[in-house]
Amino acid sequence: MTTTAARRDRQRDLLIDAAERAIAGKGLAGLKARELAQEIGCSLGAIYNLVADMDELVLRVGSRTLARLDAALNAASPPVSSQEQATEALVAVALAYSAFARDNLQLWRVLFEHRMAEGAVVPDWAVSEQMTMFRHILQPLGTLVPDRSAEDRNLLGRTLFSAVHGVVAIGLEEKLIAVPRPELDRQIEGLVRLACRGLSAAN
Amino acid sequence: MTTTAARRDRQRDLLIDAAERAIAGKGLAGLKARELAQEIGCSLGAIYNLVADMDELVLRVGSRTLARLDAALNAASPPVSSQEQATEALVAVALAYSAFARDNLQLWRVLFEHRMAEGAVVPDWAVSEQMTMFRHILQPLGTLVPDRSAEDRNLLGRTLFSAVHGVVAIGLEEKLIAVPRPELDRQIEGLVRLACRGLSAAN
DNA sequence: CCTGACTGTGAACGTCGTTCAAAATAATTC
DNA sequence: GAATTATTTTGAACGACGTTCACAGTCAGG
Repeated sequence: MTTTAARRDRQRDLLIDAAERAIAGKGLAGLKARELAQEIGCSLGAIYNLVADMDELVLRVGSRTLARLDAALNAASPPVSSQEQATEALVAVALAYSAFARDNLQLWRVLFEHRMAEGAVVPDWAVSEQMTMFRHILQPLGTLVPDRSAEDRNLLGRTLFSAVHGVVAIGLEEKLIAVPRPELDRQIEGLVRLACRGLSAAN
Repeated sequence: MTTTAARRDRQRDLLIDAAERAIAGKGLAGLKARELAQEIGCSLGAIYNLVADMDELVLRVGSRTLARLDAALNAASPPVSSQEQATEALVAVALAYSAFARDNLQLWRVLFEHRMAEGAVVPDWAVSEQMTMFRHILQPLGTLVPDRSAEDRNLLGRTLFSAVHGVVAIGLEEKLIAVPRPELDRQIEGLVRLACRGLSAAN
């Protein structure tokens, strides 16, 4: 015997599945309420029993993407104990980030280019999820520059992430000339190594 | 006596003016064909005599934004002749980029987050305009690392730009906690100085 | 089997970009 | 300057979109 609540939860998952596929295949603009309804076999209006609006659906897909990204970065970053290992870990995380973005281009883009509807506010859970991403950077950074304050390291981690993110984002932007993957990876590795060398050389 | 062609050109400029104001004030999503028509005092359909579609209008606004950005970067980067001056120039350009992005937030965002309609291709003039931005980086880079190949310097310039762009983009993203301006500027300056130091120390 | 509270339905609403037949205007020709 | 042809302007109409809602259907508890 399945309660109606459980049924609804299961259909909500189906809905998010369908939305994920739609975005991955056709981008954020390819997400249509009517298509989703048809795909999961319910009426158009029933979607709004599973989800408040399309914004929530996009946020939920984003949540899944973040979880998978977190797993990918986790798999790429072993625990570190020396400065050399810290640098290698940061390089590995950066390259894993790049690989994930390339392999999940449309879903990854949604994380950054989606804007909430006029005046709507991003729910707390969505904001806090974003923070977990920095963990993979802050941990190696702790052994790379252990003498810096936690606040300094937070800012450093944020800057390092942003810099790598920028290289990936513009490298994968087809509006400019596309950069071949090995070239992109070399640039990322160079950037991270440069930063690590500069940071560990006490200054 | 005004020819009809000249009249049309003048109204096209009015249209782009109105579109620019709309985007600057309400973002890309606030750009409505009907509002523009009312603002420049013509019928809805007449817009399509001035512009093929909304995509072209957005591209034309982007073209203006790029021109103003180019001017802002120009004003910030004096000619350089020594390595120290090159570093200072790159820092100045990066900070000018950040300031421009902050002062023209919505217009600047459109440069990167706008996606053409399904299958439509970005016209050549729009692509080539993007390239001019790198000039302000490549020139100082030439005196900073004169021994590198032109191709190397192109890639370096692209990476440096992308890294700074990433820091600005994420720093100005209100989806995460906003970074106060002085903090952001310090991070950018630190990043650029770090890169310049690493680059000039022959490696 | 009845009743009251949910749940699914799809037509309808408002808004969007875009089109197009018709009306208005400009240009050309005699 | 009148007549004719070409061009431009117009705004209603179209199709697609997210969202809503009165109604119909379904299901739990008595």
